[in-house]
Amino acid sequence: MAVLSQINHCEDNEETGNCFKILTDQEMVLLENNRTEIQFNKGETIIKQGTKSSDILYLKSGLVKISISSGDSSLILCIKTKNHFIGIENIYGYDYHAYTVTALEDSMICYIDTSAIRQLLKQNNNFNAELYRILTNNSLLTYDRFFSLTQKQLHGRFADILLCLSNKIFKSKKFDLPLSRKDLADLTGMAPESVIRIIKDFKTDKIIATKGKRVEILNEPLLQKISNVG
Amino acid sequence: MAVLSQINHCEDNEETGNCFKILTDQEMVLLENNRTEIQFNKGETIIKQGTKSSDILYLKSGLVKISISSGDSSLILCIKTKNHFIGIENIYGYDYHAYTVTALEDSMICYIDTSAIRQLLKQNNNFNAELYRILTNNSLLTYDRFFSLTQKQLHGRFADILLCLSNKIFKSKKFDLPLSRKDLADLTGMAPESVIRIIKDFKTDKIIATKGKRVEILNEPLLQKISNVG
DNA sequence: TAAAATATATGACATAAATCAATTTTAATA
DNA sequence: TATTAAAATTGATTTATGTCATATATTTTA
Repeated sequence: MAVLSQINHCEDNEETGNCFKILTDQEMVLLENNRTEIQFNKGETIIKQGTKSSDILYLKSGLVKISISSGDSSLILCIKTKNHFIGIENIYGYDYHAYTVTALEDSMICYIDTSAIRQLLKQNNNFNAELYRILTNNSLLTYDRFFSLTQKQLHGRFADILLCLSNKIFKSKKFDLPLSRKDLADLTGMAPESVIRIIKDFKTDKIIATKGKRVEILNEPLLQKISNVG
Repeated sequence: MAVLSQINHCEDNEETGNCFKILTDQEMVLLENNRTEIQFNKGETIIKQGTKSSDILYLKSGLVKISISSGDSSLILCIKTKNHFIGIENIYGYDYHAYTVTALEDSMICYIDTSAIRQLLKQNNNFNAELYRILTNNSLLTYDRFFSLTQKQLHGRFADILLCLSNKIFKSKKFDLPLSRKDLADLTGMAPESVIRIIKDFKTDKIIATKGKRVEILNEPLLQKISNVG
C-alpha cells in the first residue's frame, strides 16, 4: 500500500508542461517547423487503434480518453489532460497505434513529426531525460491502475477513479464530469449498471453529491479508506 | 483484436540481448567498472517493493517474476527471461521500486549503477534509442495484459498466459513450469482453485497435457481461439 | 416545439468465479 | 526413511457482479 499510494492513478497536469522550456531557441524553431495544430470537437476520434503513425501528439488544451477495444469490450487506459504527450509509445519501434484516442472535451492537438522528436532527443540530453521521466512515470501509473482493476472490488475501483478525477484531473472537490456512465464503466472495468449503483451507494453514504454532470467529493478520507481496503 | 494480436503478452527473449553490442569498447569499459554480478537462488527476493534504488538490474540468466502486492492480494505484472532489464522505470525520476522481483529459477543478476546507464544514454544515441524501444515495448505489453485481465474471462486469460509461456518465455510446446498454482493465479488475476479447474478443463479437452511440472501444448489453434473470444 | 434517439436509472434474475472445508499429493526436513 | 509441512486437488456453497427487461430522464434532431 505504501508504495502504491506514493505514486498515483493519474498524472499531474503540470508535469509535462515544462518539457519544452528545456529546449533552446534553435531547437524550438526545429519543433515549430515540424508541427501542425488541429482542433478536435468533443466526441471526435483523434487516433484510431490500429492506424499507422508518423507523429507524436501533444495535447495543448482539452481532455481525451485513451482506450483499447476488441469485439464489444473496451478498456479506458487513462484520461489525459492538457500538456501531455499522446502516442509516445511510438517514438522508436512499434509503428501502429495500440489504442484509440477520443476527445472528451474540445481539444487542441499538436502533431509533431516523430523524426523531429528523435532529433531533439538526440541533441538535448535534458529533453531526453524529461521524456524518459514521462514514459517511466506513465508505466508506473499503468501498473497502479492495473493493480486497482484486477485486485480491488467495484467500490474500491470506483473510489480510485473518483480520487484521481478530483486530485489529478480537475484538481478540485467539485467538477463537471465529461464522462458517460459507459465511460466510467470502461475506466473501472465494470458494467454501466454497476457504476450507477455505486454512485447511488456513495450518495446515500454522503461520500459524494451529484447534480447532473456536477460531482462533488464530500468525504475524501472515507473515499481514501475505501480505496485502501479495496 | 488485430492490433492486440500483433503485439503480444511477453517480450521476446532475444530482444534486449543485443543492446550492449551497440556500445563502443570505451563504453563497455565504463559499464564494466560500474557493474556487479550477484547470484540469486530460486525463490529468493531480488528486489523488494518500496526499497530505494540506485541501480538498474539486468538479468543475465535465469527467470524472475515481477509483482505488486498490497495487503494479501498480489499481482504478477510479468515474467522476465534472461537478457532483460529490470527496474528501468527508475532510470530518471522515481527513486523507489514499485514492485517486488523474485527468482523463479536460479538467476544471475547484473547490478548497473544508474548514473553509468545515464552516461551511456547521453553519449550513445543508438543505445538511447534501444532503451526507448525496450521501455515503450514494455508499455505496450502491459496494456495488452491489462486488457486481458480486465476484459476476458478465466479461460481466455489462462489461454493468454499459456500462449505467452509457450511462444515467448520457453519457446517450445513443451516446458517445465517453474510457477506454482498461486503464481499462475497471481499472473491471471484469479483464485488458485480456478487455475486448477481450468487446467483440468483444458486437459479433458485435449488442449494441453501435464505431468508433474511438465506442460505440453497440444492444440494451439484452439488455445488462440479461446484467447480471442475471451 | 414535438418527436425520436440516446443516456440514465431501477429491480429481478442469472452466473462466473471466489470462498470454504476436506482430502490427497508432493516436497521439505529431522 | 519417517515425519512434517506445504502445495495441489476436489466438491459444496456463497457472493459479487453481470445481464436482461423496463421505466424514466435527458439530449438531439426534425
